[in-house]
Amino acid sequence: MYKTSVARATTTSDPFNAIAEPRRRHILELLAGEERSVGDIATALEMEQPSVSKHLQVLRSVGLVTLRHHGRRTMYRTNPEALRTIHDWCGMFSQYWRGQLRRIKAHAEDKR
Amino acid sequence: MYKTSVARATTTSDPFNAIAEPRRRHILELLAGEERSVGDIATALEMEQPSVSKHLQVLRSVGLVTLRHHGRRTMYRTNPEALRTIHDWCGMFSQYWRGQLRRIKAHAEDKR
DNA sequence: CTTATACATTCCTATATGGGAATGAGTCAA
DNA sequence: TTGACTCATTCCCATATAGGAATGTATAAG
Repeated sequence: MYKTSVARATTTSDPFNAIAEPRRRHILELLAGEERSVGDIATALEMEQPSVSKHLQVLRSVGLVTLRHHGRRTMYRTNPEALRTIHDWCGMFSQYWRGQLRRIKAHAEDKR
Repeated sequence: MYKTSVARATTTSDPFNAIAEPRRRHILELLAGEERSVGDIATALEMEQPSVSKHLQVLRSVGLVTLRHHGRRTMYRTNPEALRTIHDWCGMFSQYWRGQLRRIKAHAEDKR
């Protein structure tokens, strides 16, 4: 007999989770600095349109992309500011990897 | 009638997915610059030991942490170098957010 | 008004996986 | 050897979610 479990936490409201999906990273890469329509993205990445729309919704819900309606088309662009959250978080560790590089370098020089 | 689906791709072999889980980020934060045992982590973060072990396995599988056996204990430490992958990926967009800041600043100055 | 275009949304299925509980495995002390 | 510790692993369940198919909705064109 097993008791109830809680399963994993809801995460689609967190940029870290949003970029965990490779497809979504591809979309962001494609959109980097260039506004594009949904159909454009689908064609460029060889994905089904509904799939693209759904990924864009996830990205939008965490603020990673913004949209603009233009006639029948919906133009998306990245909101790179939202990526700073993640960039800065990783940056927390940069002091350590820099320290590591120093140690590696020092070690290499000791051997000479 | 619905055809077979493929579900989401396996991701636990990708640092982006590894840090998508809040608990795993907490572990990494705790380990930042400080080696710790599994029990230590569990106590500090108020998690069950098996849960910590499993998260550590995920982090280890993508190279985000390394371990060292010391008697009965297993000491873990971060491998911050692995975070550079993510940091660099976000960095791809930094030119855009810097551009955005310039635009915002310019716009603010125009209004004065 | 009718039709085509461009997206968004919904329904369904299959899969990945986090947590809980129990158990296995290795190490140290007496 | 026995028992206590420290982790890792396994089994199970419940949930989140990606993809496929079909459908809904809004806009533009004829």
